[in-house]
Amino acid sequence: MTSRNKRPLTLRDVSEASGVSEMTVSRVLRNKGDVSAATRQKVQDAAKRLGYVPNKIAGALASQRVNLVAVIIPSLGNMVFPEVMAGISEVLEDTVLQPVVGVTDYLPEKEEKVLFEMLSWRPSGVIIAGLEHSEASRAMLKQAGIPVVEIMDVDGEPIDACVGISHRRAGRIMAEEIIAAGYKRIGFMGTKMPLDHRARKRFEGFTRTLAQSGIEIADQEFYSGGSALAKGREMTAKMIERTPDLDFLYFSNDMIGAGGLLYLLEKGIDVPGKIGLAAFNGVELLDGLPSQLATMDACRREIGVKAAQIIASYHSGEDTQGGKIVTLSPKLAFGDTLRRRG
Amino acid sequence: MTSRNKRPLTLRDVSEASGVSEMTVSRVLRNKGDVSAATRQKVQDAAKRLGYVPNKIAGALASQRVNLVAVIIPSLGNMVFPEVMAGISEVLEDTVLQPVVGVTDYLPEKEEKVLFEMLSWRPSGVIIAGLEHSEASRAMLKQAGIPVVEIMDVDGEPIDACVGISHRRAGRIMAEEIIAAGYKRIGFMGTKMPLDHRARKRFEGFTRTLAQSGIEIADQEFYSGGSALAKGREMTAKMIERTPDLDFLYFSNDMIGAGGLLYLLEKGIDVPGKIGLAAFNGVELLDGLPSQLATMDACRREIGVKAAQIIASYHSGEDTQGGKIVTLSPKLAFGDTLRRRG
DNA sequence: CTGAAAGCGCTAACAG
DNA sequence: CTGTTAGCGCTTTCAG
Repeated sequence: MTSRNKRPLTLRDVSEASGVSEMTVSRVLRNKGDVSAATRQKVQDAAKRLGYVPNKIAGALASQRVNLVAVIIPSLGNMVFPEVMAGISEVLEDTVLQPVVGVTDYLPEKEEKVLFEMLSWRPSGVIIAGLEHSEASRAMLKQAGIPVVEIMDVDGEPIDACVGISHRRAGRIMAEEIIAAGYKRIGFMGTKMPLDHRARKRFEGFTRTLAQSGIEIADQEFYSGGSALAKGREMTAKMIERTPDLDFLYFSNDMIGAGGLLYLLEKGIDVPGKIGLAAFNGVELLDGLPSQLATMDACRREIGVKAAQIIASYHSGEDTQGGKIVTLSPKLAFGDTLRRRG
Repeated sequence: MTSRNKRPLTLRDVSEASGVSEMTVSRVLRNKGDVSAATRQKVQDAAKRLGYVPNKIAGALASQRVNLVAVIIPSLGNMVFPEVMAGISEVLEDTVLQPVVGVTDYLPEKEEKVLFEMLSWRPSGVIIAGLEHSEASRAMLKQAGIPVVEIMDVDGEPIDACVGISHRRAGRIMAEEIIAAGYKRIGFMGTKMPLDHRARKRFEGFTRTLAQSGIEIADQEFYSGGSALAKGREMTAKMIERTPDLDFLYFSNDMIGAGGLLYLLEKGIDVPGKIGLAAFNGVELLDGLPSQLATMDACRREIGVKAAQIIASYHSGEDTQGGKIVTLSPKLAFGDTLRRRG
């Protein structure tokens, strides 16, 4: 086994091993300033031979520069945030910046704790999901003196910059299409997550728009935990038994929507003839289903890209003003489960 | 917007604001050493009022202690690593340690880079997926002087500690069951991923065992990119057309397996009568499918838990020896798609 | 219980 | 091109 408990090597060790001053060693290792090819070689050899790994802690303290970007998200479990992460990584890979992820589990207290921990490492920027944060969290973010990009949602007051979609509008658009297609008896299924503000806003936009056409949600059901696919299946079964005259089901996420779709298909129920379906998110998974679920793309990757670009451009000295708000437009995919308007 | 470009507060600011020495402020903020209730209060008030966030960089440099655990995994995209992460977080949450994730995309060069970056922050431990690493990576890990736990796999030579399952054995067990159930014409589908060593080992264990019974893979197909569910569907369609006498399909992961299952069900093909199916991983998703795919659980959460426990117990002073190897046993679930032996 | 001094390992800013 | 001198903001250690 490896011997735990060894003193890590320092610049000084490399300096002694190569017979070059610490300062010059530092220059070589950072590719900073002019160093003769000969010394450069000596230093690199020594560093490699010893297996020297620079101490970023000391470096960061001395230079007052930390090339880390804090990314704070509610969960890694549902495929939406990994896609945002992919967008972030993609753009940060071309810079010196590195993302560091913190997970909040949709808990404000945990968000506060994670944020505090991350800020105490003095990152160069923060990308954080949502616009709803505790007072303490907002205060920390304001105090931090670094660019802050709130992502996913634009319905609210950003602290600094903001990239996302309007979930209220997403809910509204979906409702409009459903109404336009002539559906009238609509059931809703979603998560039992009072703290998922984006799901809540979609629901609000949805119900409000229905109400304007005099339609009210005919039935609804909420779940928590477990396999979303299985839950979608169960909830759908329960709901169409309880309220047999439903002609449309709106799901708050694609996974439960897929479960519902599979169930209806299995029962031989005519979709979208007898009953229409729609969900939200546009997860890639859906491509493999027997029929295409209507859904709305939340622009996840793009959100990650834009957010990272804001941080990167600030870091590189451009865009010193901040406060930018980027509103993306989710795209509606009718798929096979939502009739076109008319 | 928030004013970017502010000097962050220091201990000294809190010290001045509270009229207490820096040292005592530090003691209060870390809950270390005895401080009178009165001064404690003064300090806490000042810190809160100013919105002071301690600088961990300086703290870590001074104390030579960093409560970070580097977790290095190939990808966040397939649900297996988020589950490992959940296990890790669960146990680290009861300690002062914090996980920090790095993603390698199954690329050895990227692994090397990520590892170097993370080690340069001098973490208290490393949890890294797989037993295959570049020479440079192995050297760094050995030099680091901290506990290293390689996870997921136990077929190989660990650097230090190791927690996982034997993928060769997993492949063998599956092959044995398939043979015992009387299947003879077996097709294989998997990822086109020469660098996914665990998938490769399962395949090796699988084919080797079949060979011992004089059976050879009758057809095989590999994919990369795209929606795994859709790919499973496509590959299955293609394969049963190309090799119509297949009586079993073994998929290297559950997502493509689910795609295959949905396809066969849709075509009205008798599963497992005419054709049996099995996959690998036991993702929760499968619960919602119309019929249960035979699969093998990779003990992901448990792997995360055990790995984190090893790091934590070393950090807290117990278990100073290292080199522990924990072999977990994957559980076979027959589901509805694999006949029992006999 | 509280404070003063001395670094942690590195880099900015100057000198040569 | 190379070296020297001061810290970065905190904690350790040792005195009160």
